Amino acid sequence: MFELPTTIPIQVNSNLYLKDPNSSDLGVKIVAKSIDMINAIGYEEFTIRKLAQAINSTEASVYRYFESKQKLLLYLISWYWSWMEYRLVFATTNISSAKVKLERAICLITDKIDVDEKYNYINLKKLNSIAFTESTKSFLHKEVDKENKIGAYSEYKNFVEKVSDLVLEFNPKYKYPNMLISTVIEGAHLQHHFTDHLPRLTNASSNDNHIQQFFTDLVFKSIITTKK
Amino acid sequence: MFELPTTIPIQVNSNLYLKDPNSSDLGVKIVAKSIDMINAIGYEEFTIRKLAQAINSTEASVYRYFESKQKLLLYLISWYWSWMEYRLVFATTNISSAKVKLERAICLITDKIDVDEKYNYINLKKLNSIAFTESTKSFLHKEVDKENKIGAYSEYKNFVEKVSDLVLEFNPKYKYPNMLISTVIEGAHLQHHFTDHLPRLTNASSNDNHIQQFFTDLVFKSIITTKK
DNA sequence: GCATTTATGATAGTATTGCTATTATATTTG
DNA sequence: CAAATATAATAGCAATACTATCATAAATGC
Repeated sequence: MFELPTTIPIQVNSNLYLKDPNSSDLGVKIVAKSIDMINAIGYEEFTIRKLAQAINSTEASVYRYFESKQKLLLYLISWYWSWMEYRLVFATTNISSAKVKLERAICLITDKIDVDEKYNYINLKKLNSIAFTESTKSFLHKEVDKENKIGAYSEYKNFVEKVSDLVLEFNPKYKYPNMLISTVIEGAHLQHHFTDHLPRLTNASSNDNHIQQFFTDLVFKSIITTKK
Repeated sequence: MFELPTTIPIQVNSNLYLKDPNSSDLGVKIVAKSIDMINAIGYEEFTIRKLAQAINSTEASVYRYFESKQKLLLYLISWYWSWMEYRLVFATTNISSAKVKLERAICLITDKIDVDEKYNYINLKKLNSIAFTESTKSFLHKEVDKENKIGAYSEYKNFVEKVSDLVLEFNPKYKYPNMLISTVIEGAHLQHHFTDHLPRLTNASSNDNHIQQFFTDLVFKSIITTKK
């Protein structure tokens, strides 16, 4: 894969934290360990108390960085999309073909990370896994409008917008670029989950790359210009 | 829409309840009121205590019907898919064209119910709304395998299978019918949510039927046989 | 019509959760 | 070396999911 220069920081909307976790050891531990734990036990079972114990700190200290468990999740997901946007730029610069750029974007979206790489202290494989299974929980609830107002989903929306632009570059007349890309993103996440747990809902297995093939096929067949 | 004979019961896997809610007044009240409440305040804010108070009963009594809040949700979602399968049969019987059958199935999947109709005591509009926003919560957690074992998702899988069969009837060589249909189902749910709350992720608005059009277009372009 | 089963209500309780408040103690900074 | 800041320690609160116990009402069988 790509070697990202780890000096360039991934930006996350500052409304999602009370105190920047990058600014201290404790902040770093909170983020790193929460990724470990959410990945291991899932968002529902994950608690701030368990997190605090795991890093030899206290609940009160964690709450000085993140005002709620939900905000911590939003922070992680936002970080993920910010990083994905970064990867997208790397995967598409200096490439002229709109088709190739879009193909690469779809791979980025649909492939699970299977190497245990890190970006600074962030375990990317685990964060990727969290994004796949927990990200819908960041917007499928009654607080979505309130959180949207403070910009909690901007990184996600920016990413969708950028890939949608690639769709329009390929076919400027296609009517539903954003729907298509958000469908591919959320669909790919779910298909991975189904492959692991509800295989009757898929036609993929964990040792092929049918999910990537399916969505690539889906996108290009949808946006290709056909003469009538 | 169709007039369904309300005498034919919708079957739900009996592992999802301790005591059949159809067998008593209290059971009926539990199910009817939980649909009202989950629709109104969302699954997270919904509690068994609030439900019990709303129907002038007690928590302990509710727990005699459903062993957990999660099982109650699974019951509602299963009921929904059982009902959807029923609607699918009605929408496709006596129709010979595979294309028309599939078109009708996609409408069934992608359209939100906007008439306040009931099936016995079940408010279908509200249940439909719950299925759209809460159903991923029934399988996106660490207990999914355990619940799958007791058949919690059979109605969902059966429905997907039936629509996938229509895909294969249209094009027997298409490789990913189940992935396509589960993607359309979950994708349509999300697109409706995005339309209402995160419109930058869509190209639809609440007063058009772009979601239906988008997914119909997506499906047929994906499965159409083209000569090379 | 009476005994017995069954369904519900009333009440209480447990462990855990998300989150807050207060105070003490380190550590950094000026 | 004083003052500001960050963290830990401890306690607590209201709410949650869920359980246990017992009393009472209603339905059922004979």
